[in-house]
Amino acid sequence: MSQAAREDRRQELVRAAYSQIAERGFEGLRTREVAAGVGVNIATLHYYFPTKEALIRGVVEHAMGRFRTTLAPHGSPADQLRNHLRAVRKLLREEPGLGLVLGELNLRSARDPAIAGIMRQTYDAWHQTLRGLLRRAVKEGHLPPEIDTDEVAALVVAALTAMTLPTLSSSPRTDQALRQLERWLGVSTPRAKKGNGVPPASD
Amino acid sequence: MSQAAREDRRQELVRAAYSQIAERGFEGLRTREVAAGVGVNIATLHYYFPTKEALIRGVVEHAMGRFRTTLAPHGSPADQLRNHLRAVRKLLREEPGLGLVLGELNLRSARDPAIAGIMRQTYDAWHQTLRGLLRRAVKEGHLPPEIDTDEVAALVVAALTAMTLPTLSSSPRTDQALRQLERWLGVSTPRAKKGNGVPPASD
DNA sequence: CCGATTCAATCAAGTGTTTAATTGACCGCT
DNA sequence: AGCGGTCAATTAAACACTTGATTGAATCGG
Repeated sequence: MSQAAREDRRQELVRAAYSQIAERGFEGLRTREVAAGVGVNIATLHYYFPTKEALIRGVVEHAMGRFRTTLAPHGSPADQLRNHLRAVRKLLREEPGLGLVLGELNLRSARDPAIAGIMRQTYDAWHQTLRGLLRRAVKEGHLPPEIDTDEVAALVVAALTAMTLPTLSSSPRTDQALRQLERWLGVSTPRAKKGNGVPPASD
Repeated sequence: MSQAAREDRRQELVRAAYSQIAERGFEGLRTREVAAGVGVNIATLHYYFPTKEALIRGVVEHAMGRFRTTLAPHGSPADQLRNHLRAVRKLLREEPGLGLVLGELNLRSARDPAIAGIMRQTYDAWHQTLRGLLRRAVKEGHLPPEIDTDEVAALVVAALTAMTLPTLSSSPRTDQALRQLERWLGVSTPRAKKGNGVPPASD
């Protein structure tokens, strides 16, 4: 049990640090506050995480893990695409702190190779999963074979990532952007459909 | 001259602070370093900017001003759209620090109403300019009339904003995403064209 | 000489991290 | 059962250093 209890406490500390970052940003992350949030002494925190950096690495993994549920392998590729878009949107709306933490991590990755590695890895996996879905959608005839699945996947990742930024996520515009994306991908719910995109070769 | 010299010095300090944020983030912005970067004493900085916050506000305006050149009112709406997409991309590639600073400001806006106001205002103006361009493109028959210009504008803003994040901007994927956007908008350079997107009403 | 600028020195309030000590459960030994 | 010993877990107290901000004297152009 000591092993499990140890892991529990680590989780407690990580979650407290996560909340701190969501509330006050990296700028405002104080080890003392994290310890106080769990109700332990500051030295206890350093007993589990030798440095502040180690604690942050714990937060990175925790935050990334929150996205594991957004890709459910049910239904057709088109269904999976639509469900993924909506699951991410829902997750970010229900847990606004997640977007903030992700944004902070994203920025820090410019200066911290360790975090950059984790982020890069996560984004790569995401991109490839999307590309796989798109390819299968093409194979099933749901998307025209001329599209570059790599580029479309990149656009989807970019649009969803932009949702994590506070200025955009708090505005109804993000929903609009994703709705438009659904239309161009041909996965929007029929009754909500309005225009389907650009006709091929208009000039 | 005293008036102009005074403004010069303020600019020097703001630019130094801007560089600091780009290099070390908000987290690592130190007034001493800013002063040292210009070669003046810390008290001199406080003479021009009473508080650190005042200095940051200066940085916000400076950063936002960098985007004023990306919307040139020449050519057809389609030309302007294409040129805008490419100008933003070019600006962010040539000046990587700008993306970082923008990202930092974006995050800070979640906690700082003053910055949030400026950002919101800037994004709104941007969105509306894009929507205007799209509407004129529709009027000229370059885009089909069924598209929701508001939603497309939102998607463009989201995609370009995502470019400011380090993890994405450093990857060739961002270029891919924007290329795909150009195709769907029907403004991509002909010889670079590959697939044009989703045919209308594929089901 | 005078007001605008600049500076060295200093301050109070934190900052992450470490140290030395305490607690209590668990162990083999008598 | 009683006893010392070990060990993980926790703590109060400080350490060494940094931070934004202030001050009073010095400097310089007009």
